[in-house]
Amino acid sequence: MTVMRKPTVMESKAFQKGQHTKAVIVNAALGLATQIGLEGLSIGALAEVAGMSKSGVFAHFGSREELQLSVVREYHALFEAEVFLPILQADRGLPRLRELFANWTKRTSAEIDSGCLYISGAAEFDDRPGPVRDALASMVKTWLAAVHRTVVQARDEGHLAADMDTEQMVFELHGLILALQYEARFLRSSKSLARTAQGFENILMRYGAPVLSTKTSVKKRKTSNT
Amino acid sequence: MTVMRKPTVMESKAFQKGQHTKAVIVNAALGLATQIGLEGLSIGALAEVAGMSKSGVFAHFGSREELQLSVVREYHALFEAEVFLPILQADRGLPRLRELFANWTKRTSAEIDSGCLYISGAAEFDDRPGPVRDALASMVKTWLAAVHRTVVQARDEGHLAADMDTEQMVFELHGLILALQYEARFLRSSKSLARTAQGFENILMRYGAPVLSTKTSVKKRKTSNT
DNA sequence: TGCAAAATAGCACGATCGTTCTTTTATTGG
DNA sequence: CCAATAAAAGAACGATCGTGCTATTTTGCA
Repeated sequence: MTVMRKPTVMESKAFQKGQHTKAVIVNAALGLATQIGLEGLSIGALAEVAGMSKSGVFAHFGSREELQLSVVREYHALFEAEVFLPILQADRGLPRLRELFANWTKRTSAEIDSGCLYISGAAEFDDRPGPVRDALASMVKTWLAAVHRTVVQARDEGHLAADMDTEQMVFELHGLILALQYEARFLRSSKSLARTAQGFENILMRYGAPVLSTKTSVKKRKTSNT
Repeated sequence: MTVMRKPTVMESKAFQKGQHTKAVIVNAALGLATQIGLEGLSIGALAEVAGMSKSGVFAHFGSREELQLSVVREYHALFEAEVFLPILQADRGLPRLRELFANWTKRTSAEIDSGCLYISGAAEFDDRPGPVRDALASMVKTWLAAVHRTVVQARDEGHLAADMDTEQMVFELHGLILALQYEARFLRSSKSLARTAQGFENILMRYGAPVLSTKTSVKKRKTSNT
C-alpha cells in the first residue's frame, strides 16, 4: 500500500516505523475485539492497552470504521494462515476435509482465549449495514466457498457419495462449528468439543464416507449409475 | 419489589399505571435490543423511541443492568409462550419434536425482524461476566433441557432408536438453528430455511426416525437387542 | 549533523453515556 | 375534591466517545 508514482524522497526501505506500530496496534485491537466485540472496541481503550495516546492511535486509521476494517482484515489473514493454508498439505479429498474441519474446530473452540470474530461479528453486524458488515460477510463467504470446494473435491475423489448435496453438507458443518462456539464459550460445556467431533463423523457417515474404524482399503467406488 | 410490610394506603389494585408503562418500555427495549444488541441498548435511545424522558425511563429500573435483565426476562417469557407452550398440544414423541423444531425455526429465522436474543446475547456476553450473562445462560439451558426432554420422550415412545445419544442430537439440532440464524440473517442466504429443514430430516434419519415419505405403518419397533 | 517528513502527543470540541438529584405532573383512594 | 403518593420530567454531574486541530518528538536520508 501507499504506492506513489514517483518516490521522490523515500526510496527502497522508506519510512517504515509507522507501519510497524500500526501492525502492533491492529494486533492489540484484534485481541480487544475478540473479547468485547468489534462494536465495543474504543480508541481510548485501545490506546491505553497499546501504551500510546488516543490521537497517536487514531492517526493510523483516520476513523473508527477504518480501524474496525483493519481488524477484520487482520483476522482474515490470520484465519487463512492458520486454518486454510495448512490443509493444502493434506491429501486432496477426505483427508484434507478432515484436516480442514480439525483446524476450523481448533480455531473456533479457541482453546484459551479469543473466539471467532466471524461469529461474534455476524451477531453484531447482522442488522448494521456498512463497510464493516460487507467486509465480514465477504470474507466469511470466501471461507465457506473454500469449505465447499474441499467437499466437492472429496466427493469427486470418490470419498463421498457421488449424488450428495455438497452445499447441504457445508451448511451442516457450519452448524456444528457454531454450536461448538456457542456451547463451549457461552454455556461453558466441556463436552462440546467431543460433540462436535461426533457430529462430524455423523455427517461424514450420512454423506457416504467410509467409517473411521474400517481399515480395510477404504477406496470408495464412484456410484456412477446415471 | 417495593413491598411494604403494611399496605397502609395502597390496597388491592394499588397504583398500577407505572407497571403498564414499564411493560411498554420493556417491549420497546426488546425491539431495540434485538436490533442493536443488549450492550448497544442505551437509555437515551430507548427514551426517545418510547416517547418519554431519560430519567422517566430510568426510574423504572434503577440501573442499566436491571433494564437489560428485564429485557432478557421478557424475551424468555415470549419465547416460552411462542415456541414451547404450543408444542404441548402436539402428540408426545416425534410429532411434538417436529412441532418443537418447526416453532424454533420460525422464531429464529425471524421471518421479518428481530432475530434470536439467545444467540446475539451469547455472542455479546460470552466474555462478559455478570448477572445478565448468568440470566441468559440459565434461560438457554432451561430451553435446551426442554428440547432434550422432548427428544427423550420421542425415543421412549419408540420413535427414535433406543440406544441413541439424546444429548448429541440436541447439540446437532442446536447447530442447525445457529446455522440458520447465521446464514439467513447475516449472509442473507435465501436457501437456509430449506437447508435447516433438510438437516432436521437428516438428523431424524440418523437417529432412527421413520422416513417422511414412507406412509406404510411407521410404527417403529424398539431395537431391543442388548 | 542537519533537515524534511513522518509519527506521535496534547488539547479541546460536541455528543452521548449512566446516574443522581430536585421539581413538576398524574393518579389513586378516601 | 383532596391530600398522599406514585410517575414522569428536568437539569446537571463526571466520564467516555470519535474526531479535528496544533505542537512536539522521532525517524530516515543527505
